Amino acid sequence: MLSKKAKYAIKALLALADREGEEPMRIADLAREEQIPPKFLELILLGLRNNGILQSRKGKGGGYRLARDPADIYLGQIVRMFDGPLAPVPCASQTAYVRCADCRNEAECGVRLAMKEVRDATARILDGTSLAALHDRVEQVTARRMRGILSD
Amino acid sequence: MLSKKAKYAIKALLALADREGEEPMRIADLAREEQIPPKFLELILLGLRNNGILQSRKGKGGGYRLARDPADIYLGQIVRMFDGPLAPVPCASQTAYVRCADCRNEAECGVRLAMKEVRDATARILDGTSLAALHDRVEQVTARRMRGILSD
DNA sequence: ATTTATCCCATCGGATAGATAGACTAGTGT
DNA sequence: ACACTAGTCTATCTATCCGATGGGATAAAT
Repeated sequence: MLSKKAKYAIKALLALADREGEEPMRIADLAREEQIPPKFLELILLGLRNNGILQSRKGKGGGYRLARDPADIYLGQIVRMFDGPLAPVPCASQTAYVRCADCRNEAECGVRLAMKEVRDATARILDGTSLAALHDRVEQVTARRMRGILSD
Repeated sequence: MLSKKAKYAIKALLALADREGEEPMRIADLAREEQIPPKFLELILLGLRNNGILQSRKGKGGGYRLARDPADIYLGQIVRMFDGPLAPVPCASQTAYVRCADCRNEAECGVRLAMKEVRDATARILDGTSLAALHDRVEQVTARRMRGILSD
């Protein structure tokens, strides 16, 4: 399960990617636009800032903006940051391997075998999808829908 | 994250697949062999039984055995049974779709787009791997290791 | 009838997720 | 310098769920 934190984080980042180059965005506005509890979002944005994903400015005209090129921000990093390793089971994790207490010989563990496949597939997707790429895909859907409406 | 329940279930099923055709296996023995808390395992096996995966017999000589061909038991079913839908987010689930409360237009949701990919990849693996297939893979690893030891 | 083993109820501690409050700090514009 | 604005930080709270256990009811075999 993706936590709400990770989910809100991605939503917020997509919104910020949409505003690249513009004025920084305030927590309150972002919260309203994305339907996220403001105080909760605050916590999330702070986390993203402390991990170098976001930049912040205090005082009037302040708010948050992306700290780097959205093409260099990958979903894998965001998800791991809030939800920990991608692997369904610690012993199948690449970035945070932990041995199972119950497990006679790991090499012959069927659970691990299967879950390693799941973790690899997940990592391939999330570490292969940048914020920019995802944003583009959303834009394409939007554009297609707009054309659909216009031709009605 | 895979729950302990699902993990233990798969381990137990693999052990039972290894004993196909033989006498039914008792909870206590299975628990000892797979290093699972007996009472907890009891709960899990009961669940598997109530879902038609296992057969049970009470009294002396009783225990559990597979209710169907391990080639017809898929990991996807087991995981869903204990941990719910595979999708990281309810709105990306195929078998248990639920709309997100916060979500203006679902078709343009980046989170959903990305998570649908993850769910599809996961489903492809788990619904594509039967207990028999997994058991075979484990056997192959074991055989390879045995040969390694013999040739030492 | 006694033994054996599953069935099924009820419960429990601890961890975690989601969320909120409030006081503090540091910028901005005037 | 001052007041305002908006992010920073810590603390706390509640509900839910996970992992696990205990104890009695039920059914099968001898």
